[in-house]
Amino acid sequence: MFQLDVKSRKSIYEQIVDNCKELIIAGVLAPNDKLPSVRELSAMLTVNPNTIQKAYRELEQSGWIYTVSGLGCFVSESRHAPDPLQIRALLDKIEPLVRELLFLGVPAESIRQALDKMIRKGGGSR
Amino acid sequence: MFQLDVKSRKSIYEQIVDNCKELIIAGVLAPNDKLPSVRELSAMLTVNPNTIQKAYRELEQSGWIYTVSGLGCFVSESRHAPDPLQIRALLDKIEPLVRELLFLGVPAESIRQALDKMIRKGGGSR
Amino acid sequence: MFQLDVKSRKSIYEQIVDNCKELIIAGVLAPNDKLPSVRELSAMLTVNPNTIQKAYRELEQSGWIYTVSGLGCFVSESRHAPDPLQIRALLDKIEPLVRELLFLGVPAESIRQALDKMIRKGGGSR
Amino acid sequence: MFQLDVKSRKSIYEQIVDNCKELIIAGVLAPNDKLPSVRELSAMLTVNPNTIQKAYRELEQSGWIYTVSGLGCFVSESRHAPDPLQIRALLDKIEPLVRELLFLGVPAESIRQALDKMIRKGGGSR
DNA sequence: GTGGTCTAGACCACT
DNA sequence: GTGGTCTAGACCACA
Repeated sequence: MFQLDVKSRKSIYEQIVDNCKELIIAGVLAPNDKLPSVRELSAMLTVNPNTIQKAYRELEQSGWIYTVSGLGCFVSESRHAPDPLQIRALLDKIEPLVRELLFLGVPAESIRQALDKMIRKGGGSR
Repeated sequence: MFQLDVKSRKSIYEQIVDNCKELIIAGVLAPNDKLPSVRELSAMLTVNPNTIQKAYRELEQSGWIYTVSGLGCFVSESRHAPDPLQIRALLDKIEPLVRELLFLGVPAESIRQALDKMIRKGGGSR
Repeated sequence: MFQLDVKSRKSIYEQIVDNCKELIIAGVLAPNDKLPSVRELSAMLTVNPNTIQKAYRELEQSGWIYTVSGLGCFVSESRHAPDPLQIRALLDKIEPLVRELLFLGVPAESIRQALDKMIRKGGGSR
Repeated sequence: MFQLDVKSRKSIYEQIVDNCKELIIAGVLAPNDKLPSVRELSAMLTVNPNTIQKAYRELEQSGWIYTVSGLGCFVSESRHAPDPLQIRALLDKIEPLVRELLFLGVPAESIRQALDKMIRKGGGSR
């Protein structure tokens, strides 16, 4: 369920954050599902509980999960009004990557196809 | 020409690296153009020369620029054979961002249009 | 274990890089073994930590070691698919040296024997 | 005749040194042949005369050429008693490269063949 | 504790 | 003038 790669340049807590996001996006974790407790996950991944805490805190701050003290962490409802700022931020991250692809000499058509595939694939999982 | 954001989470040298890449991609810096000298850029950005060096070294190691000791750093010729590994890496960075867009509820068609615009825009600069 | 030669024309960080490579090649440092921490090695060699960092970073970028922030640097698994470019580069370094030997008047047979000995000796350590 | 690569990590003067050695080794420049004058070569390569001077000085110090003031630089007689120290030094440079080849997983037999080819090729040119 | 980044300031080799 | 290396010492994020 969770996969960590110690050799990655990403820090552990960041990998956990991204991992959770992916699980939520993929629908593996549905809204109001309970996440593993800090202790559980800490044991599962043989990772310091502080690290898990930090990941959960970040997820909560960015609105992916909510915490009910004494009960645990739960996946937030997916919002139906997409936040334009968030969308803008994501597109701004994508743009330089696309430009780099073009610069590397990848034909525009190939890029379009690759991106289309992503859009279709991701869309089906929900 | 170069813009640093102190508040950014990106380290300074990384911002310089990305900045240079973008200038090269945008064609502002053409192959064999000379980059500002370490000391010049250091003064321009009021950043320590070591930090600039680190950025330039990284750019050199990843093949964006070459350096002639005693003369300066210069933009590399753009390679004609796109590296499949590099392309893969870029696409792998884009994918989670696209999926997050979908998750936020952005319609597939809107995403497709936004990406298409990027592809067309970037294509003109070369 | 680590030996520096201040008189050498090689820079300190480069000596450290080469030293590490040799320890890895000789099998003294096995895959996933931990290297001395930056500060440790810095103290051992009475060399500035920055210099050690630079060496470690270079080793990481060329794939000899990987680094887990907060834990330390570790020897990479040896890759099983030898990189043809890397091999070519090594042979290209050897060639002029061999030619110089021939030019000095060393008989071809002596050279062959000397090189054979190296090949056999090195082969045993793995 | 002389080929410089500004993009190389080698310094210009070092490239000239190596270039001369190669020409001498290959027999293109025979003993007592005159080298181009500093000014000539400087013009040929569009390189600062100081740089040429430095290269010639180095070649003279290591015994490859000799200078007759007022006349120019000439290729030394090849010595028939190979200097054991020089040979040792060359072999010591080759050894780590061979070990790295082995470490990369190149079969001993392949290495032996590649080296043999060098020995035979170099031997014929004299 | 670990690695990573940054500054200030020095010295060297090369062009 | 250029890049390259090195020191001394600081601060940060992560585990």
